[in-house]
Amino acid sequence: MSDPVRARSNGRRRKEARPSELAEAALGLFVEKGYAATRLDEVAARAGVSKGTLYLYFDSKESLFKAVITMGIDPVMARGESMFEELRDDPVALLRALLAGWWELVGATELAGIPKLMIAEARNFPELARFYHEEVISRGRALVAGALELGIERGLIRRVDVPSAVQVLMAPLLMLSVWRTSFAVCDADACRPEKYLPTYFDLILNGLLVRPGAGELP
Amino acid sequence: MSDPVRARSNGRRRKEARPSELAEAALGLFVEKGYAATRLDEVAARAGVSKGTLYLYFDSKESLFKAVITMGIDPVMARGESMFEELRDDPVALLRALLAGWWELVGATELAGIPKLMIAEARNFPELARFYHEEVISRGRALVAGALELGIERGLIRRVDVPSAVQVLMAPLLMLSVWRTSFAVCDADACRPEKYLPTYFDLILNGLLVRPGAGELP
DNA sequence: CAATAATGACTGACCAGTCAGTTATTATAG
DNA sequence: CTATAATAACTGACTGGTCAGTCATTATTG
Repeated sequence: MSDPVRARSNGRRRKEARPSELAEAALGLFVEKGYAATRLDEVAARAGVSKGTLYLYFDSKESLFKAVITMGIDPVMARGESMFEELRDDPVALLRALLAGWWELVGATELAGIPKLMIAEARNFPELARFYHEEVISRGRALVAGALELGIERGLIRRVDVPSAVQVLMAPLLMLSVWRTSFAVCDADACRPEKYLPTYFDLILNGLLVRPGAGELP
Repeated sequence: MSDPVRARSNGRRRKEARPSELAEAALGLFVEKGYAATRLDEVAARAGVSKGTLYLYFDSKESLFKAVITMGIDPVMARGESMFEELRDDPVALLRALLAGWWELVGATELAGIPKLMIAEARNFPELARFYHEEVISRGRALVAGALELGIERGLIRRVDVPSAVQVLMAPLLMLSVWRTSFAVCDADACRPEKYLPTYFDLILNGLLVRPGAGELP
């Protein structure tokens, strides 16, 4: 086949670009309206093609959905894993970098809709949920857990229960990205990361960092 | 009319009980499959009646949805507001009581599905989202914010940005209840409140309680 | 003029909402 | 205490619209 990587950007034939254009359009609509309520005609229209074209690149609505979820996972994971190696001698900075990096690479991008979408549809697509759990959630948690464990080893972080602490730590970030894709319209104030993130890091770190007179509950 | 409040419990005619039975069945299915993917035939079947009966009590699928969301709000709010009055002289205990109370009254009950449902459908039902935001979210936040402010006034809680701290504090609880209604099957470990909640309170409080040598980030 | 890309009218299944009819309960009459 | 009428609760077959998925046709390109 003659050079398939040409992608003339303004010509009509854009075989190479179509799948990701369609997946991006689908992500937006799935996040906005939900999987079941999204019309494939609308997805195609948003991507500037007809429904027939969509079926040239995806077998079914379900396979489009799977592509939407799968897309963009690898670069994020790779970035996290490289951070881990770079910062393993400063576990607290590593932890901050992982959480802030998640926000930059996911929370602040188009990908932020994926958590909401996956949460909404996990029970309708159990196999996909299992895939996502193994390839994204578990791997992400392992990174944060690793940072906590390094910090605990070196006496920088208090001896917390690591698995549940990881969840507690991720929850505010996930929730913020979920919120921005749902209640943003009637609750714009709640969706200001520049206000939320510093408070988040402050609360989280001052609970995690080992300090002399850490008190118990009254 | 002769006594309409009789409600023979096992006879076939149960006019009084039907709406809540239907709403409960609908909540379960909406949370499980999503609003759009839920069939009214299925809701009716789960409530042990036919679809025709459902339409005796609700005008439309949408009004059923609204009833599902509205149901059970008032008792929860009332409980929160009474807690506030009872415990206003011990703000830290008040904060714990509000958060733990939310878990007991919402997180650990059928109502736990409502956050997920509202998040998934907020953009499809903007008026309902606004209602929910005003009547539930804002009022709930006001309670937690009040507890924080009392604690700050009395020097028991650090001077954090209250609005964003409230969100950060609620996020792990909301996330846990959302998780239990979505990824529970493939991630049962993550859904153990007996493990998660103590870690949550530990992390949260040790970040909030004023302590002598509270350090800044490195 | 191939070969490949794209189209949009079409179809068959599905489902929200309706309504004429059925069954149970209560009231009234004989 | 039947028999009959009146009412209230409920049913499920039906309809009209919607939408995922198909395919014969048209457009574009080399």
